[in-house]
Amino acid sequence: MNSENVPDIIVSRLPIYLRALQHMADSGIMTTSSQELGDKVGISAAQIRKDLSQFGEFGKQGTGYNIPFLVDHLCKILKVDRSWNVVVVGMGELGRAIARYQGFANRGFHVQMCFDSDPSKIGQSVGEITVSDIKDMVKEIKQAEIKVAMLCVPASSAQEVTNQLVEAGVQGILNYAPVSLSVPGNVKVQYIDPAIGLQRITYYL
Amino acid sequence: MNSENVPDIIVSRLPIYLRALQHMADSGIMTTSSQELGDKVGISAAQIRKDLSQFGEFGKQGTGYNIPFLVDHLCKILKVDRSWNVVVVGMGELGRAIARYQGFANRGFHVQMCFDSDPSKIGQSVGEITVSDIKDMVKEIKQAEIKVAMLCVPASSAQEVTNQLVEAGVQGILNYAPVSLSVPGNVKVQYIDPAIGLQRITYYL
DNA sequence: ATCTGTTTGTGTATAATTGTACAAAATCAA
DNA sequence: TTGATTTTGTACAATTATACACAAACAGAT
Repeated sequence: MNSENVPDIIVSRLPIYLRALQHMADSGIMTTSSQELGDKVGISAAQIRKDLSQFGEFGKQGTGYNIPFLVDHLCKILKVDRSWNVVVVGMGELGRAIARYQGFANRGFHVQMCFDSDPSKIGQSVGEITVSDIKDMVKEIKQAEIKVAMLCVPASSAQEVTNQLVEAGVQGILNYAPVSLSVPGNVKVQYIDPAIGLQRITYYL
Repeated sequence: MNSENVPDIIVSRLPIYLRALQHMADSGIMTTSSQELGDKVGISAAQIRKDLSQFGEFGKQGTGYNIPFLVDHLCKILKVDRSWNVVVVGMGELGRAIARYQGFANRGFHVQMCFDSDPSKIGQSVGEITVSDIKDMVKEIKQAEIKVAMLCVPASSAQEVTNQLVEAGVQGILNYAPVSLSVPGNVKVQYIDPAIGLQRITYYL
């Protein structure tokens, strides 16, 4: 598995392949081809073959790919062959929905802690978790050695909270706050801003 | 404004510029440079200049860009110089949070209708809106001439609902369901799957 | 055993994207 | 007015990503 220095754009497609393959596996399909998978995800067959070939030879000529085998390898490559504990910061409407979202468990993630600064929210229950005071966040994240956070605070405090997360040792942030974050090079940020998604759509209308 | 056939990748960056510029405008800053904006959003100055030059000459040598002027033009380019009515389909935890999200109003979007198929949810209030029966969806969307939808239904029904949205004349879909959608060429889909965001992070850990 | 059809992995060609560098335009200070 | 400084817009170069095409491998039928 020669996975050194694979371009971001290839890595960003792997979870899409994985998701489609897991759907197929759930329907009991055992085998697929780059053509079939490509049709499902809207990516050319050649692209998929070349992407996968970055990490090894997973297919067989004439037959295609064994789905459970490929799912297994993609999980390893994406490091979701284990469960990651994550924290959610910011218990507004969106943060609470994210914290209770059922779609994480079977895809490698487990919401372990939630934080907010609002005294009226601290101590409340969100799903099975009790909301903690953000004052204790750095300490608790360090102690639990959590590496991934979802950021659902308002834009105005997002950078400040990000700095604390980095201080606590967090290396990946899924950012729902509508603002670009500044982080050290060893920290990875993914952005989810619904309004930006919509604006990317309206351009074409 | 020679905006014919601008690459997707450039269009996808414009909302990021717009968001940062609006933040600056809110803090009362009137002028910026490609360098300063680039530092804020983590994109090179040359890239920003080249992106903007696709649509006209908005800057002035020696001075940079007038922020309100540029915000105005970007809003026009992205067609958010008006307000778009949107629908939310699927009133689960996530759908309800999205429907009530306060961050749309000042960025060009207004949630107008919500739909679900669950009888226990139909008729309920979500924010200021009453949840409608998905059976009436095609008719109501057609009537109101709504072009943009946010899809928050389970993966298992996402394609079926998508087909109905397309039939109703929807041309843009922000898809929160964890599945790739198949749509005609004139319909634009943007994907928001939190688990995929996280998997793009864990690869690097 | 041979033939037919399928599908991978990859070398090569093409296309798209980003980076570099600089002339031209503008500001500002003296 | 002049000269120093800033910053844009863009030509050109370098890099990166995608598409094409095909030999090699395999399965299945006869």
